[in-house]
Amino acid sequence: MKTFNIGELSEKSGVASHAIRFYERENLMPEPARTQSNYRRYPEDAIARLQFIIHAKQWGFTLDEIRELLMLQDANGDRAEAKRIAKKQLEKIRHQIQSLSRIEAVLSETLEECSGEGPMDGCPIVEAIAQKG
Amino acid sequence: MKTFNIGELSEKSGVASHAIRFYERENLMPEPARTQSNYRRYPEDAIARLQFIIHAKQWGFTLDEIRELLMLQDANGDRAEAKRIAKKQLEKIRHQIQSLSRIEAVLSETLEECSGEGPMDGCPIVEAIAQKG
DNA sequence: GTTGACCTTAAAGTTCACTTTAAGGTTATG
DNA sequence: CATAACCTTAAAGTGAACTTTAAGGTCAAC
Repeated sequence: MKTFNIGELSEKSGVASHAIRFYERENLMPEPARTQSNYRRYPEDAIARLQFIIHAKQWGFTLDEIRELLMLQDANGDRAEAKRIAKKQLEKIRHQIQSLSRIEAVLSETLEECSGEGPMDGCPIVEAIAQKG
Repeated sequence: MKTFNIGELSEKSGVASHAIRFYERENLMPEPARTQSNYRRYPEDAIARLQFIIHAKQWGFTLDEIRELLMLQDANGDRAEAKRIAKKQLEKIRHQIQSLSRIEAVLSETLEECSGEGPMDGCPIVEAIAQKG
């Protein structure tokens, strides 16, 4: 079975060595085996675990939430828990989309109103921020 | 003309006194007049300026961007500049909506696939994070 | 005349997710 | 055998946008 130094793992996973050590301190990565000279030695599945972390981050999960998901996996815990976490995340994302969409609508409307010429005094953009909030 | 202490301004604007002093340090709020005892004394339009800041923040502008907008207003600068800043912000928001929508689609699909019952092993949510990224 | 609610400053703390620095020890290459 | 490229730790720094703390001075009410 192949094993890796932290630098090799970093290259294969796309996560900086320092970040890997950080994840270890934060209990997202398990403490790996050590060589005689105290170097960390990782098994192949450490790559998948780091990629899981990367992907979950891209999905907007915080490290706290990712840790929860990983701990569930490690303990082969209850699927209901994972669903609860993911559901909460989906709601968070939908909420964000809604408020961004509202802002998008008002902002694009305002931009159309503003000729982009003349002095700031009376500028529709500034007035929109001041009034419509 | 009415003037206010920082506490009164805080109440009227909904911005904490400490945050108001912070905005002063950060050049978002001008240095106000002082009483004999060195208390800050604000004119009425300080309320509107703070509300402008609050609203711009809700629209996703950073304090740096808000400072730029306020400086343009103070200098009665060029409307084209304000439009440029707002345009950049609109693009940022549209970009955010797009990537959140992509995540929303995959995450809601995944949630439908997951019964929410049984052990973590083989859970569609975990697999989706691990694979689809 | 003292209590309590205000105000002042500078500096340090918060959260998140790392990155950077300092001060070393180890291993691979020429 | 030197030197470069790895590895180790602990601690401090980053950035955004504040908040909290420390150590006071001031003002209104009873």
